[in-house]
Amino acid sequence: MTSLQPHPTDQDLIALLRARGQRVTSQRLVILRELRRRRRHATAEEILEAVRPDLPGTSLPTVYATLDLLGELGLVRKLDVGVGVSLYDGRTEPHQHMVCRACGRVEDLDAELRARPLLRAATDAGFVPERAELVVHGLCAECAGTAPGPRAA
Amino acid sequence: MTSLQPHPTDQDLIALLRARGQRVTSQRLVILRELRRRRRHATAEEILEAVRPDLPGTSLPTVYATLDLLGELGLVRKLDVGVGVSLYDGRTEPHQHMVCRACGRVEDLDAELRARPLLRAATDAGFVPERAELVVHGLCAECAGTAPGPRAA
DNA sequence: ATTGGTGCAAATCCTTTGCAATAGC
DNA sequence: GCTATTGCAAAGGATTTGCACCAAT
Repeated sequence: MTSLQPHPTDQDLIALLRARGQRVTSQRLVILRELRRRRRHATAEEILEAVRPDLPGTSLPTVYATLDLLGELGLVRKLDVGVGVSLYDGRTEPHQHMVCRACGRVEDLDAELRARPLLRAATDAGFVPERAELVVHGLCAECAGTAPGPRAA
Repeated sequence: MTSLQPHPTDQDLIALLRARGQRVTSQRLVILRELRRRRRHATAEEILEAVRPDLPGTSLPTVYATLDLLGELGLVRKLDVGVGVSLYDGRTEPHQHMVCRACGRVEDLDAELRARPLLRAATDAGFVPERAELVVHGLCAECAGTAPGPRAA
């Protein structure tokens, strides 16, 4: 079972790349830093915009390739929740997601997922599980008009 | 919380459509029957191929529109598991899915998902949950070389 | 010096949209 | 007859691919 490093450092990335005989490039370092800096998942396009100042001339294909590589290294989680874009999540603590069917917003859901029985069932079927992801579909507070806080009354 | 009808009949669909003031078309009936007939999720394209004999001249946009409508009616579940295509699942009993990262295969996972705490957490955040979906990522038996049965030794 | 990575442009693929024709009601 | 649905063609948008150049080892 691949586990994500908590808050991976540049050195972590460098070590992982060296171990695979791959090169340490500024694109890889800067994109990892950007993921670390963010508290939220982001699209490849958003990552590109964010790193543009540090990496002028960087292209979307490179961002995709890099995110894909970081995914293999366990430094980022790719999310496909049915909103038409892939999201890349640098938050490494275990957490799940909620997707609003009205506005497409994707929010973090911090609650313990008891996946043990599911993983067990997968294993029994010959499947080798690496990670379990749960998505709650529904309406976000805003779209449902149940926004908590100020206007909760 | 929207719940899926178990093995919906033509009459179920007709009633649901009438209730919404929508028309009963052969495309809608035939596509629902095809979903009922299948035991597995399928792509829009696969559904189109399957219904072609009964509905010559049917087009992909119609299949998408119909699957979308059936989804709203709770007669089919749309799955987005990151394999690049949407899958439509007519299996209405609660079940989850396993996705092989090597070959992209999507298999059913029949094990109880204890989503109560997650849904509770979502509600606490003001979110109105409608359904929870869990996906186990990993390697299928074939790709991992752990195929059970005959060659399990 | 090698060759893996990158940037650019173009291709690919799934899904949606616009609009005239058709079929439910 | 009225208008939602359909079929067709075309558009849209995310991601991938091919290839020449560049930079990490």
